[in-house]
Amino acid sequence: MKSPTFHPPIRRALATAEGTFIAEYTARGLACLDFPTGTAAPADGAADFAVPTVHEWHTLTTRAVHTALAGKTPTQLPPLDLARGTAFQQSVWRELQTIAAGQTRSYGEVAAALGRPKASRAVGGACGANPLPLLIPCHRVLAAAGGLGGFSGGLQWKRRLLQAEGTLPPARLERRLQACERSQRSQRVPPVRR
DNA sequence: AGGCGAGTGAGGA
DNA sequence: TCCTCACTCGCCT
Repeated sequence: MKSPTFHPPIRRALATAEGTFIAEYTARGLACLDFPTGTAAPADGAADFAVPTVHEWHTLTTRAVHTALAGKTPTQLPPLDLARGTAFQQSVWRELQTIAAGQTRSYGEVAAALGRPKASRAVGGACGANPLPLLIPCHRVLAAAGGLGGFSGGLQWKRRLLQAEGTLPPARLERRLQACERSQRSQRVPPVRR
């Protein structure tokens, strides 16, 4: 079902204290939410006003993002366009939305909840494909071994979001994360492993 | 206790 | 069909 046959997605900037997010809307609803990148945000701002619905959706999205950044669960969301995901990914994303703020689960637990106890890695893949971080709380999924796992928007975002929710990142996790970040930084060019 | 490797499920080229 | 991946678990050192 990849035949939009509609206008190209409408991109709009979403300013927060943490930076400017980019929200992308299709005829179905909010389809994508990008973290602030630091680089110039290529959001178009004028043409979209031709679609009043998008304006309403964007208002809801803006409110939801601010709520999420404050560590709370948004009470109201715009319609979400997740049609671009596969069936498995969508089931993962739906499962993620059931995780309350302040709670965390492991990739394995999410996989088990879907009836695929061994699909933890696949869950990670689905999280990585999550087009709506923050609203679909993939940051609440941690590795079972006591790690943070990964985060498409950058691990610093994952940590920040978890802290905002009061989800204690145990000292051990914190140390692990820092070591991880350090090694990632020093290993710009990863050696041939495996 | 920590490191390493194999197994595993799904998506993309 | 093969390769990659935001994982896990168990064995080895």
